[in-house]
Amino acid sequence: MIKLKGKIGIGFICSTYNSTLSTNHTIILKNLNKKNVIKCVNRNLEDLIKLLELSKNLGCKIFRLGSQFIPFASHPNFNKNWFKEIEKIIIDYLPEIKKYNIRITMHPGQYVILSTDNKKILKRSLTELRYHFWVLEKLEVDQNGIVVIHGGGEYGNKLKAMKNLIKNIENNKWLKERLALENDDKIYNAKDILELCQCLNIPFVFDYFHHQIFFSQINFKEIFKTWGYRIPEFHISSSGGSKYKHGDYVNIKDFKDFIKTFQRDLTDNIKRIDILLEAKKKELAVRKLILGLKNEKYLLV
DNA sequence: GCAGGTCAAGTCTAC
DNA sequence: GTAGACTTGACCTGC
Repeated sequence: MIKLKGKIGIGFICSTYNSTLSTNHTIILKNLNKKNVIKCVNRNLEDLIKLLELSKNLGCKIFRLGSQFIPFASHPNFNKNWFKEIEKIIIDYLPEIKKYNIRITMHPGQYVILSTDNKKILKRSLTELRYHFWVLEKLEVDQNGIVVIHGGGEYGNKLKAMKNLIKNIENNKWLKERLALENDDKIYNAKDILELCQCLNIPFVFDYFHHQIFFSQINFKEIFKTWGYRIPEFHISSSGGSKYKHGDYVNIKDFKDFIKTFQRDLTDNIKRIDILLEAKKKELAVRKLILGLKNEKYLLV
């Protein structure tokens, strides 16, 4: 049995539970102008520093940056020249951000779809992804800074949709620098996503909660292989009442069960695995999990 | 200051 | 044919 000592890094997503700190401060479309965007970016950066500080104090190793970090960055009404000014602002904050040495990743919303054969939807999705890549590049995040999306729609023919997804990624090879795919709870299960990731040679972000809802037979050794030299990122949440809803916290039992599902497939060359808690109570969920694991604290990095 | 209404986008399901 | 869920709150308006 391979020991897990110091292998698991955890983290929370986007904001604090009560949103006093958030990397998702935004505006509504009709207020889209340079002044408002710059104001939002500054606010998001200021809060990002505080969220990294909080993460560090909790012992977290990973943080998900909000997708609205630059509001409407991929919208046609967004003036591309604004990026120059935003870049300057990011550079000002950069030394402080890098100081924490916390892995930063991103997860664009449900409207980013690469399985489509609709040119307009594809174009919009690629623009949105390009913006996410731009942010991570400007934050000087290394290749562990992935951008994870779901498989998208199936349009009544899943095989055709999967082929579309492969074609659209192969036609835009720049995506392979950071793009990762995640299993969902209704359309693309872990087996589907593993096949896609193997075919495309991109990482597979395994979501334990979705896997419980939409189960399929998978081999974790193969999932780890898709990560190559990168640190794997996995997601966990517990049920929050109804079937698909994320809970406030992550149950200790769910966390331990998750570890058990992949523990025997770990190899010595995997030095760390990051697990993002997709729990509504964010940092409180992290704290509760750490407390719950205190007798097995050796698990966490 | 606060409560309630509204908010870019796509897909799928239920009615 | 269309409203609502999904997600995930956060912003804005009107009082």
